[in-house]
Amino acid sequence: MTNTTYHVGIEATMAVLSGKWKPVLLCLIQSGNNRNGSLLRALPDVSQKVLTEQLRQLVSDGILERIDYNEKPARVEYHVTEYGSSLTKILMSLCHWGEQDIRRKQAAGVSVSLGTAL
Amino acid sequence: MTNTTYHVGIEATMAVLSGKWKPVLLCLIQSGNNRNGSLLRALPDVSQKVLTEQLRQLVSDGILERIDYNEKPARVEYHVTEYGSSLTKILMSLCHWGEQDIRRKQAAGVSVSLGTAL
DNA sequence: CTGTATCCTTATTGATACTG
DNA sequence: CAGTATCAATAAGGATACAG
Repeated sequence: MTNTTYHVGIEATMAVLSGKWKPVLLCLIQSGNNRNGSLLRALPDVSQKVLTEQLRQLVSDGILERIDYNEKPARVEYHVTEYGSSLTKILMSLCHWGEQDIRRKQAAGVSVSLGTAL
Repeated sequence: MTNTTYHVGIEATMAVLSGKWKPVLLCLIQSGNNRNGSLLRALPDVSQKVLTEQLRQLVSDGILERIDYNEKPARVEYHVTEYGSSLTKILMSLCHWGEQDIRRKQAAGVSVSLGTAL
């Protein structure tokens, strides 16, 4: 019953992306890194708890789908849904912008760098 | 000296956009709502403190410029810089995506709506 | 009008241990 | 391997009062 009213459309988008790791997760999953363990290894600073939480929220928002192969040992994969890809396409632009911004800041003497997790 | 290392470009972007109100602020300012008071009125839930903080961070990241007309009573305007517009262009896509997502959720029975602050 | 300065509350995230 | 549960830490934001 708690009606959420936004002022501008982007608030709804940011609600879906809210969470420290969601944008990165989407980029990684989009490029084929789609399992719990390998995501944990790619992002050493995310905790198991938060990883699960944010993946589940993306699933419940229709951006990701969770595929459980019912194997032993457990095997689960996350994939971007067709609907989700309408969002991840834009995220790729943001990714590119970020890369340029890093270069810009480096040129300005700021100490930032970009490792390769992709 | 604290070197920041990102894994994926989008982390740098999200660092620039981090803060509950920054994306909305950019949309509003882009469309001509560029003063402290009118932004406060358009977003009744942002506090003066946070508004100032986030505007200043956007200025220091080169996305906005702050123009002080040195009048009395004080008059200050915020404008998107040319560099910033490379980012706000993408934000407009996110804005549009959010509008569609709201409709999608409404169709699914979720109680969300979009007021008009623009 | 446009902000600063404090203090306080809430939201998010992290660490760790344990289960199917 | 994938995930849950619990507790502790931190970050982020809000309320209020005051200043140029």
